[in-house]
Amino acid sequence: MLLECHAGVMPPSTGLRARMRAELTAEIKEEARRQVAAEGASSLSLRAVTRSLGMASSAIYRYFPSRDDLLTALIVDAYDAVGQAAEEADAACPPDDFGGRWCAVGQAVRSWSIANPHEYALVYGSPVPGYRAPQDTVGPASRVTLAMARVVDGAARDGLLGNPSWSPPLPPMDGDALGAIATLIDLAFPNAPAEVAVRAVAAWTQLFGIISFELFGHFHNVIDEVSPVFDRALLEMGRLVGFPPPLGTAGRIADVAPGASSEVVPDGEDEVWFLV
Amino acid sequence: MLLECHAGVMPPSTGLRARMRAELTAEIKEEARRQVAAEGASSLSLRAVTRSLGMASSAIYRYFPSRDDLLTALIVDAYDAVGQAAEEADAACPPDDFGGRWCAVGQAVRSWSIANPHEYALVYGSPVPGYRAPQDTVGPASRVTLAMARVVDGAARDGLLGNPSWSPPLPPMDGDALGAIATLIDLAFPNAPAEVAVRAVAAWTQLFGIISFELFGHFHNVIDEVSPVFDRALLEMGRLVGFPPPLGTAGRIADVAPGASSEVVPDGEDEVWFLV
DNA sequence: TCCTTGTTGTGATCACTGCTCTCGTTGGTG
DNA sequence: CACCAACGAGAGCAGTGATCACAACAAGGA
Repeated sequence: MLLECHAGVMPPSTGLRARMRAELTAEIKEEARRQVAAEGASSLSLRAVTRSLGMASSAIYRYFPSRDDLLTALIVDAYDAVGQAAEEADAACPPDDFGGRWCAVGQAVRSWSIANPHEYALVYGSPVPGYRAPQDTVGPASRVTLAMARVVDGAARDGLLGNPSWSPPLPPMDGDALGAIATLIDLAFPNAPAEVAVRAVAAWTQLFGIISFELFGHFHNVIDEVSPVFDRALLEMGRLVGFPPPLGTAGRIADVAPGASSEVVPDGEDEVWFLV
Repeated sequence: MLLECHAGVMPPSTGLRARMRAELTAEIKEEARRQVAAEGASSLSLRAVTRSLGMASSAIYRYFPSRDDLLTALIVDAYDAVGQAAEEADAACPPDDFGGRWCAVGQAVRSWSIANPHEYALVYGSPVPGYRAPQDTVGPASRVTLAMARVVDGAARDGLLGNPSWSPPLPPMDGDALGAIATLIDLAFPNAPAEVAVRAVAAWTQLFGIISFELFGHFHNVIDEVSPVFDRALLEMGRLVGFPPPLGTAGRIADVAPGASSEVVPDGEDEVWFLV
């Protein structure tokens, strides 16, 4: 199988040939990424890549056995990039500021997506290669999800989550629902109750839903500046999951003037949420 | 501009030729839709369409001046289909059961999406034709959004919404945020306060976020049965928007057993939410 | 050192695509 | 009837992904 050539079963020796191969593979991916960033995945052309690198059009098949394999490599890199952005944003927060970590991860994902819209579309838009994600994408794909899950599960482990006391009751989940998310809880939320895991999934998919709407033009001529809407949605969803309010950079008490707002004055709740 | 040919500037007479033209246009779209449903939009081939219809490959350009125009026509049809599904589900509910209407619309959208995954991807995945949606798609695209907005705005008009009394305070939205959604409120939520409009956007994008994750394989090997998760997320988001609980088909009182659940027992709230 | 082996780059080639052009044919209209 | 615009068919162009045989060459063992 030719795929093994670039998938790790390389000759163990670090000879001249192996180094040249690694270098050219990187150059091909770099040029392909440039084309995807410029024109989108659907107009990525292997021949154009080889032209830019000054090689014969058939030579590229020594490195990537098909166009889909090259795209898969780009997908893996994109997953890794967004995962790294999320992890770094998380690591920059105080570990016990779970609300702040949630917002930081969400905003890091959105920032990366806006900076790399075509790579976002490659990964979270319609799957371009034959509808079936290769196995080697699941690891990098899990990275960003696990970054979020660590925040939720950490808060749950510390007893800061659970059903928010202000929330009216939903019925307990039945057996079907519990079974449906059993492996999810096993993999990502071992310390969280099932209801929290479902809210986390809702919040997480909400994040990608609003980013997709923004990047794919569904807000065109309707919401011109998405940032404040996104920030507030991120806070609302974090609150739904049950996070304590984020500390914020300055830790300032919110300048809430309930009378001037259209919000209903809360009944005897002293916990105050405010924008970061 | 050739686009006028199929865009309405047809000879006013309803002669034999015009009827043939309309018939063939419909046949082309039907065959193209069949191909998209089978293989996805990226592998839609004009020549394959013409082959299936037994015509010369060049003849199709008399009806659609380019591949993108054919795809745009399919996009318009898909928008109309999902919009119609949402409207019909809404119309089947009692007009004052806003919680039930919200859930019905959401489930209708998901059902249509699962039944037509490639058409969903065509519309809500990465935009395939050159990143810029033609103007004639915005009308059909608004249809499903307005169906949802009517539910939210109707509930707000009847005074059933607003900030839920159980919700801890978020600060009022500042000028930037209010300006960002001014046109949105104008177009879709004239009777709703800004905070409700933002929650509606969050809930709406959450719906498409979870559907996209399901259809595009991001739940693969993590959540095998999405239905119960989706149903519960729909309820949670409807509650976040502020809808009263859905009446349900039987109107039965929920068989809630708080002790057996991992939910925290609510403090003195008598309103009960339950699954439809 | 030589010789075998496996990897690499090249050009030709195939099947296919979107799209354009020309050239007869035909339906609708004056 | 005569004219014209719309139509269908076919050839052709430029471009694509992919395969093949062939030549050049590095790597490693005898």
